[in-house]
Amino acid sequence: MSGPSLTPAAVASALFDFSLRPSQNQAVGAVVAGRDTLAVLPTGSGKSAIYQVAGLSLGGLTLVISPLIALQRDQIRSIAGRPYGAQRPIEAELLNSSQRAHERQDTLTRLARGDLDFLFIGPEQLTNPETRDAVRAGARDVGLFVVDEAHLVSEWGQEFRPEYLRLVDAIAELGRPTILALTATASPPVQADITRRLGMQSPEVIVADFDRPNISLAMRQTQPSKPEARAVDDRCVDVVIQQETPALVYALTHARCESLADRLRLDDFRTAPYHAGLAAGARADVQDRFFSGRLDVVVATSAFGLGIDKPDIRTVVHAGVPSSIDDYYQEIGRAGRDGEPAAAVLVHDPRTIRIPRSLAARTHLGEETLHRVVDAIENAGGKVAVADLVESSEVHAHAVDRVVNELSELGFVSLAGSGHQRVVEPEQDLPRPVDLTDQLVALDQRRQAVLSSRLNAAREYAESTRCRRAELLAYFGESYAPPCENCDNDQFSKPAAPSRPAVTGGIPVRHRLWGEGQMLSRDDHELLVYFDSVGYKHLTASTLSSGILHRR
DNA sequence: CGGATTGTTAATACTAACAATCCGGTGCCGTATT
Repeated sequence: MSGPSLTPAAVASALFDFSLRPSQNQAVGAVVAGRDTLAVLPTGSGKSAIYQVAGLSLGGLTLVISPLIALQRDQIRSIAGRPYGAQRPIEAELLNSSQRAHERQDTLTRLARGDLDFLFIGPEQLTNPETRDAVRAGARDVGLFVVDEAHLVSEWGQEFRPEYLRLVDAIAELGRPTILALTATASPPVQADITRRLGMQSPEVIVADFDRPNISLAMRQTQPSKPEARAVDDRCVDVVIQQETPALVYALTHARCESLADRLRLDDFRTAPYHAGLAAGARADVQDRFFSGRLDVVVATSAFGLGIDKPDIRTVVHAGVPSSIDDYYQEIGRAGRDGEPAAAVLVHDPRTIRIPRSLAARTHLGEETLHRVVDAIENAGGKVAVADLVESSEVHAHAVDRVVNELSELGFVSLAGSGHQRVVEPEQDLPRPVDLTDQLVALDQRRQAVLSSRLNAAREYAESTRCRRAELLAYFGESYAPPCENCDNDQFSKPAAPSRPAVTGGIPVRHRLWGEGQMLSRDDHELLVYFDSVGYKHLTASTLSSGILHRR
């Protein structure tokens, strides 16, 4: 509801009894000035304050895309009904499938009337025609479109929750309000992916310092003579015994969560497993007990993540290398939120790599599938519904969706409508089916190459003998002068001059073979570069001097 | 499905080739049951 607009400073002082930090102010200022903004700020730095202040300053509806229903509820709780200044209380609602029909109807009515300041929804809601219409009806004044946990656009959009890739359509349909994307962790390539996939225009990108100096970093190897599962469990138990609790152990599979939790219980730790295979009630119970200090250790898959904000986690252990350094950094970042010393220990066994590898391989689209969908589009000879393509190609709906998304990404088709009524419209000068399929195959290969380079980077981190902090920060495009004196590899090294170079971000470069990329870090000997075509590559410094790699 | 791990066999004291076995994450939606 567009009341008299207040200045951001007035809104902030009315809402909070503290003033915003510089990075928060910078983000609010950019948004209020109408700039699309990506803010990469550590958890606990008050990302929600940014959209709250910016949204109320702009007036109108602030639409917040939030990935989990639990998260939406938390966000509502922190804001709804709060009075601010002389204004009426803040009106905030959510919409999702867990609501009763009348609750939902009530919210839709208020939404269409333009009574809401904030609406929290998952990306899938925007494919529901009813919801979409109601938002659009009230959208005369959508002031701000917020994407929370925006790294998921890049990470989950590809196939897990493809509606993240369709947010760009919803934004256009809503008359293109200012976009604010928020996340705690995004490396420069992921930042670029987010701004591109959301269709942000000359975005303001605000990136805070990634370093978390209070978290010590270490790797512990397993005993190769033992079978894999046994070797990993044994070493993890050692580590948990040595480190302080509360501790969070990340395992790669449900089975490992269960077996590790059993082992730790034998050592008298109050322990519970946590993964998506457990009933919702059991999961909530584990969370409650961990938060209230009645559990020492939770052994979880990546399901235990978003929305976990327990300040005093002293130790995060990884039972095997995860899919990427992005995931790893996100997960160890849950340690030591209170600023007190904390430890991140990676238990490494090369054999566990098969698990993230097999998960990455599953995203591969077979050539046969690509052929069939392309042929079905060709045979339709014009506009065709996705549902019809599923029928005529005899390919699984999920796979058809992905192929169609990729064709749209390559610019060969445009997509209209939403959900099951989505319609594919081929462009005028469509290449021959064979060439189309070739391009899809090439895109698929690029994606596989990038995924495997992400996994390799995580493995290289595990096996690195250099300062771990410098290695991690290099991956996020931040240069750091080692040693940090707070990682296992630095234990015996001598302190260097305390120089602390500024954040570098990614420098645009081009390689003779691999094309465009971003240089993330460089020292006298080595460069780390991310290429769109092949992912992460370590290069010797001479590639730069010889001209094989040059700045764009 | 695919690839690594683990077990079996054959020939003979330590290894190699081959076969059998194992195993995989994250949540929304909407509708049908009790």
